[in-house]
Amino acid sequence: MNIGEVAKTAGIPPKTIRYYEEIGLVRPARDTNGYRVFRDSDIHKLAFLARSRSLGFSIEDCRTLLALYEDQSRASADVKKIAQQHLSRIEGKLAELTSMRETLAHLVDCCAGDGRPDCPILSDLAAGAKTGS
Amino acid sequence: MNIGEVAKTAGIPPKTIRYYEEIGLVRPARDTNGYRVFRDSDIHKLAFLARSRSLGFSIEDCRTLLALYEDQSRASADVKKIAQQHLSRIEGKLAELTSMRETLAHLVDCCAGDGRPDCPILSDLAAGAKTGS
DNA sequence: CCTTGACCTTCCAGTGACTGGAAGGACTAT
DNA sequence: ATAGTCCTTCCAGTCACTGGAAGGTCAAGG
Repeated sequence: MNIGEVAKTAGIPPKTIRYYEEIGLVRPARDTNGYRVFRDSDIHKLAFLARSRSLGFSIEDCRTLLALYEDQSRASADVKKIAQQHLSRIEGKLAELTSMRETLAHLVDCCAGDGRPDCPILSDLAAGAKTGS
Repeated sequence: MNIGEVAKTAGIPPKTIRYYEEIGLVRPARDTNGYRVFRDSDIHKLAFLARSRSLGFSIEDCRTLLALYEDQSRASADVKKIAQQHLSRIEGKLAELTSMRETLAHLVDCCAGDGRPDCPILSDLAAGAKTGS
């Protein structure tokens, strides 16, 4: 399979696939004309990467997960640890974003949004985090 | 005030303050020795930026908000619009992260996390998004 | 007066994970 | 032969910093 078809199959843009090759996540063979040739195992890897990335794992996490996936003598504890750490990061981000949303929703709610210059949003930004929630 | 003291006051690293100057967010004066000299208005601006950034506004949003803040004839509607758009982006991210968390929490829960190689997390990543929630 | 150390300056490079575009070769269909 | 689509490589840009090198400045102590 050529890169274009793989891109459609795996749901990853050709550019991204080339980038994954550049950083050593996949190693497709080459045809005599220089075109990349993707075998089933490559396509499988790319699907694995697509799914991992969609769950928010970093590229380095993906690299490790892929290595564990291919290591028949892995310990599931190693996989679980990575997933748990990632889950913690996500929960941290969620907490941060939730706090932002609360503050912003409150501010947006308080703002008349008309032609007058008075604006509680700007007042908050200028005053600091006094009326946070 | 020199940059170091300003950094402590505004809670922004000196490097970041220099970067803000480079992209035109602040324009501190200069002493004869070449050192930046920050006046109250500069420090006020930096505090405004720190607060805006902490609410997740992009630098370009911050630039616009700062301009509105300094424009006495602004319409609060313009400010509100930016805040609302930002709120929408945050809600989008929250939805995405919440979905990731659900999937990951489920997978982590299903994984024994012991010395055996069998791992539902890897199975999910390899199989695609079948057992999402 | 000299040194030490903390501060300041500029400039360059790297981060993460792509993404866009240019320049040029290869393949397919007409 | 030609048009159009695919492929290749390489370089640059994104966002908001952050780290580090090389060197100037300042205040305190000997």
